[in-house]
Amino acid sequence: MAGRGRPTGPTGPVLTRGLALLGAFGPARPAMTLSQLARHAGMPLSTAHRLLGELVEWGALERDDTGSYRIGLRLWELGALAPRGQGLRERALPFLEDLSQITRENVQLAVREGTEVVFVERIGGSGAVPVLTRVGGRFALTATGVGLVLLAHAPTEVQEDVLGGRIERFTERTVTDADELRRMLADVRVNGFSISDRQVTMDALSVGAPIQDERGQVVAAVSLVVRHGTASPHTLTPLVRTSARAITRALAEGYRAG
Amino acid sequence: MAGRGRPTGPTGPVLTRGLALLGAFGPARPAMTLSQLARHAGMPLSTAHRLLGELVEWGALERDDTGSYRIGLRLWELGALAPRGQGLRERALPFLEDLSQITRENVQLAVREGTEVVFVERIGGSGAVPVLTRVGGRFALTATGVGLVLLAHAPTEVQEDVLGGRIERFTERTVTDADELRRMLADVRVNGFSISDRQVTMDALSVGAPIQDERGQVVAAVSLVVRHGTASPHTLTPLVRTSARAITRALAEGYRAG
DNA sequence: CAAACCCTTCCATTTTCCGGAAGGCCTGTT
DNA sequence: AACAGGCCTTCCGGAAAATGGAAGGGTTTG
Repeated sequence: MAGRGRPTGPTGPVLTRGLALLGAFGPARPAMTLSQLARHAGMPLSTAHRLLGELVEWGALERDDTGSYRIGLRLWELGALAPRGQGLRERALPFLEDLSQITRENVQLAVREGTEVVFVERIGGSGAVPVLTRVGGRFALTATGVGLVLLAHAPTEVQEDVLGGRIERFTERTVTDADELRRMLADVRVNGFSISDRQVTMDALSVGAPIQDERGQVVAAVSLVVRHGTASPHTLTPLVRTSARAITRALAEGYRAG
Repeated sequence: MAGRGRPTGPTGPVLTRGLALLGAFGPARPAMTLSQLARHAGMPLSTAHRLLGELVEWGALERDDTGSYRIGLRLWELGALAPRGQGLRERALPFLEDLSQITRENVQLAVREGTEVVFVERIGGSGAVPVLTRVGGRFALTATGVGLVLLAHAPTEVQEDVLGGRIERFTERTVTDADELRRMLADVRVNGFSISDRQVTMDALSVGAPIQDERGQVVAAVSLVVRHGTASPHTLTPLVRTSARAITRALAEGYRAG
């Protein structure tokens, strides 16, 4: 019995380590074995084993018949309570469907988390231009239509954080100059909509508009993504703005009701 | 400085206490203040404060502008990875919509967790009979159509656990006799469908059928809920069974595809 | 302006956590 | 049939992280 009771190095808060195990899951890895989880979360097998036991006990994770761990129902139930996730999605969905029906183009709904866009819903027109994004996916704030809207209305601190850092380039037309972006963001605030012309892929153009809460704060953004050259932004802008305002109104209803 | 360094009583695993904070959230309480959370999770304010800080840091929770805590986007993203939650829901949805279109009745999709049914999707016919259930909601295994299917194919241990315990009564027709339930479950296994006739409410009848995984294990159940007296179970049964088999097939496709 | 909330921070004690090692169970190989 | 390699599970004494009353600051209420 030499292995027991030896000095242990500093580790960190347990709760954080437990969350690190949850964070190892992702679209690419929806199920993992103990060893995989321990590796991804960067902790010894025995530690991971103990913490996973607690997570399973509570229902955050489940084990399938092969012993692999996967996300449990309890976490799904909890996730459905996220106001900026499922809540927003449910309220906005009818309007997004209308917009999709009318235009036959891609419709996107997104919120900002930190310095990233998180896509909450995406409706793809059948013949519409393919887009890079996925529901639950994240993207840079500086390139997409929704991103520009959300960045334009983000706290100054966040804006400077994004503009001061490295600005990712996706195409030859991606705007990576901080001052030019600053001008674009000012335009977005003045005009009430954003345009991302071939900044993400060379065949796509997107038009975004802000969704506000009952206090006028911008909490989300909608966008239409069309093939570059097929439609003038001028015809799209009113549609997107109208949709955004309708959703804003629907959210306000929700606040009053409950 | 008398308050510091006093003996602390036994508490329990930190991770479990952190999860208890998450567990305090629910449909009835989607947002809470620090004090509310501490009360519901049964821990001192300062302890709750520290743990909540870690949860917010990681993105499991967010604070709104009033300082209240609510479920964060990160948890929504994670929840969407639950194979038995969002995964099942997405694959089954087209079939459920077909069933709903054809019958104009309530369609339900559910899985078992422990000794309860968890509803994963519910499509309500516009003029259909009102049902007690909610997506994400839980219910006894012994009363509903889906519940009877899931219980009939649950491990013996679970069945005995349920039948040996107190069996909840909802109406005068709720079956609460363990032996009668055992006979009903045997019928469900032989026939491949279940019937719950006015066992939940006096105006509803539901017909359930099992959904299997690629290995033949029953992993979920579908049901139609109709107003009692409006339709004969005999006409509903083939519809529900066909739908269940179609979903079973769709799941198998998914397994093969990856 | 005091009382009643709420939230946040502090830190000495003690509780929980830590994780290498050992052992069990498979599957595939020699 | 013995072995090697892969998983998972359990053990427990020392060490690090967790604990929670009290104190202090902020805001709303009467």
